[in-house]
Amino acid sequence: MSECLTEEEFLKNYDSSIYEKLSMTADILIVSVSSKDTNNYRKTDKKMMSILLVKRDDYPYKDKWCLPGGFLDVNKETLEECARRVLKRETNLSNIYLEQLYTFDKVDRDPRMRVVSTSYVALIDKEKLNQKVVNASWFDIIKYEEKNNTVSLTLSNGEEIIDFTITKKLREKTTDRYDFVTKENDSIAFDHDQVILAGIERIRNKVNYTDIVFNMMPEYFTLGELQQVYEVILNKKLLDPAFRRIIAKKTEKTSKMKTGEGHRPSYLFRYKK
Amino acid sequence: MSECLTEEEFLKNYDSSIYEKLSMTADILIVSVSSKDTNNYRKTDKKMMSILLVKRDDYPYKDKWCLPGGFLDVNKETLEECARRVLKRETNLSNIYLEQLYTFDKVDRDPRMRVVSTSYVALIDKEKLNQKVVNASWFDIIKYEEKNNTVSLTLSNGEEIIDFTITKKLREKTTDRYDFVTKENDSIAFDHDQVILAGIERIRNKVNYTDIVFNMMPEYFTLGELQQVYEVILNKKLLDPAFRRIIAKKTEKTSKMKTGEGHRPSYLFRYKK
DNA sequence: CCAATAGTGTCTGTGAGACAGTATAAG
DNA sequence: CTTATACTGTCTCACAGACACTATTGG
Repeated sequence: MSECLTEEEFLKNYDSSIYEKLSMTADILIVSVSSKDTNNYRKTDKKMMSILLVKRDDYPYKDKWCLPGGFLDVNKETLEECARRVLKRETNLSNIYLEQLYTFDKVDRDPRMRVVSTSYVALIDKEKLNQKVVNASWFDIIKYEEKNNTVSLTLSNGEEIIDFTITKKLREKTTDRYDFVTKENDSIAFDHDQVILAGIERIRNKVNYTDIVFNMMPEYFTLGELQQVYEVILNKKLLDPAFRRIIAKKTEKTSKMKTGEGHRPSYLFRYKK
Repeated sequence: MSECLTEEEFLKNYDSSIYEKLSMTADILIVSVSSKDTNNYRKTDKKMMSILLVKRDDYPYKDKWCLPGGFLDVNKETLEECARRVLKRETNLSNIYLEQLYTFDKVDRDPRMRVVSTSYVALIDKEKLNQKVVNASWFDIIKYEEKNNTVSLTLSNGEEIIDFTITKKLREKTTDRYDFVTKENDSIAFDHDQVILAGIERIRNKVNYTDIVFNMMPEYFTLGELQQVYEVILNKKLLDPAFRRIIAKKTEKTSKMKTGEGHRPSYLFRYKK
């Protein structure tokens, strides 16, 4: 290219077709917390993380489940705007917590053509859903097990059960970074099983040093409920006094109470920035 | 699309041109630590973070500095492979710590056409450089100042000084996430000023709960040197006893010593996984 | 009364922050 | 002897982990 063009001339003559091109998608892991009734009037509902999956009705991966997503409109929108557009379409929600997760780009991840996908994590409070999701289904994470760097996940939407297993392969030169390698996966399309795992790990890592949980909580909640959400994200039991000490700074007690649960009522709290 | 095709037929007939396409690049923030001699035989060298920048010799952003990067070869490589190819070209190094940072995708970030860039952070030990970098220059971070969510950075390669200022705009719905907005930047091309800041923040956040520093250290080092690297990354002084307590688990003392520094010699240590 | 959760008091151990002190090389 | 860094001892304070205890509801 000539050195003596002005910038304006240069841009006018620029032929953008000299570089090979590809398509991009934004895929969203929409995460929420759901409750399952225990058949005991005294016991509180069991809480689980749940994610929204869409059933594919076309090749490739026909009839498999995948994350909601869409192709990037190259001339108009950013990937985040694309993700918000999909979020609006699937849940009719806007103004939602959304964070970029990771860009997945294996050459053959989509058999049609080269597609690079930037994934996002959205956190929502399911109670805010003002419509039934169309053509999609909420899956609860009913099992999450990790041993020897191998993670097994089991999801259920009440009718269907989905299982997959991913091995975390340690990277050279580090002691704390992994590549994901899918070991078993019959039901999830593309590499979305890996996106799901990456998203869960992201949430788990951030839950202790940020306030992201409150994006999954209603305005008023009991400390017991909040603790359950932490426990389900961290996949372990917490001790009451320790939890209350830590959370005290982030919450404020209201005068409202939650009653009728078959045991001592509890105060409702609210998020305090 | 017809429902009665087999998957094979579907893929054969698939016309990938129905989606608009774009180009992608991988840009790398190559980070290292450099030492500057103090004019005092007793005092130890001053350590600084330094990054590798390339001078653009074409439009757009002619004569401005930018991160090493390259267009993705759509048919062959992943973004990380692309990044490693660039890394090899610029530094002749392979087998380097490399981690995906963030995907930058503002619609007008490249005036030629829509280009989405996935950025990577590479950490290297400058002593391992076996060749002079071509067409590129190491810039030391000689000033890093943050107040009121505004970060000012000053870089220098010995001849040229680069300044830029970025405001971190708090996101709705969170207390801990920011969008970067460039306030002043005359010398860095594209949005690479924001990539640099995001990279530095990533390293700073990870340095306390991972072992990434050792990627920037030679095999043998004194605890004083190691502490200086932590201090320069965290941009604050650390207390000796506390630092040594924490680092003890990650290092092992060797019988070697570093002498001739005008003061008490120190043992050389080595990374212990 | 029972079962279940709500909520608090307090002991203990760990570990970071802080400061003071000793050790040892080069010039 | 001075200067600068190397390295250690120890006190304090904050805070997480652990356990025990009291409170209060619906049935």
